[in-house]
Amino acid sequence: MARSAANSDAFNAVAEPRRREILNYLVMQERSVSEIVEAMELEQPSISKHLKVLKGVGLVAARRDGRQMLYKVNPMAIRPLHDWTSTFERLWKDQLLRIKQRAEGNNATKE
Amino acid sequence: MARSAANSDAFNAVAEPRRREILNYLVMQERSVSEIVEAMELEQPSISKHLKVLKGVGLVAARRDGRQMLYKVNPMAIRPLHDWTSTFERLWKDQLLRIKQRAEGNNATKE
DNA sequence: TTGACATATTCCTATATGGGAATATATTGA
DNA sequence: TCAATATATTCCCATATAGGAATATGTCAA
Repeated sequence: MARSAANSDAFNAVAEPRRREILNYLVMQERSVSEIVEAMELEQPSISKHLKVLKGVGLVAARRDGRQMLYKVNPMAIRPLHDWTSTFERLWKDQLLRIKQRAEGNNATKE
Repeated sequence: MARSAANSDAFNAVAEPRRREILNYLVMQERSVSEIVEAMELEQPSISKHLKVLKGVGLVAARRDGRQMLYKVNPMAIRPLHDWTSTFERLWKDQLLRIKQRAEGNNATKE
């Protein structure tokens, strides 16, 4: 079996670095395809293909404005990723706390 | 060019659903490979391969205990994912707020 | 040393890319 | 209708899987 398709879910879609770059760029505001092409060093067809994947999983929304297509982030689609990573938040906070406590202990007792 | 390797970074590693399942399972506590195999419906070699990828990007750590290998999550490695998704948090909160305000507006003015 | 248990690795194959090149489609203005 | 602009799609290929099967490696107990 091959890897799951990039357009199967948001996790797969954002695995591709260029697609994360596009999302980062769209955080600021809605942009046309040509603006995205200019901002990134990548051919227009590649950008369009990445946008198709992002749209396929709902990470961006598009609307036509004359000859242009304007894309914007759909932030809600990122929440599942955020929520999933948050389930580990307690763990890394505990880990940081232990590291800090150990450091303080070392200073005090020179153990 | 093909897709970037699964062991290139945490984003690619967690794109695979089975690997997320493994991480979810390891949130509770450290586990041996056979425990993971039992918990998931997947052959042992596949589990070992997934664990290798996860270890490769630092998402899990392993230690030997007799014949067993015990794996645990390294939560710090998930922080980059969390941080990246957090950059969109303001956006979806604004979006939720607008939705809420619109709903309230409708109730009040029946617009 | 040997047998058994626990994991890891190798080999194989179907599948899904991601980007470049070429081409198709959509929309506007004359 | 036609040319020009803006995007999208198709074709092609090198690459990287993910899982199954078979096998290798590591560790302990007798």
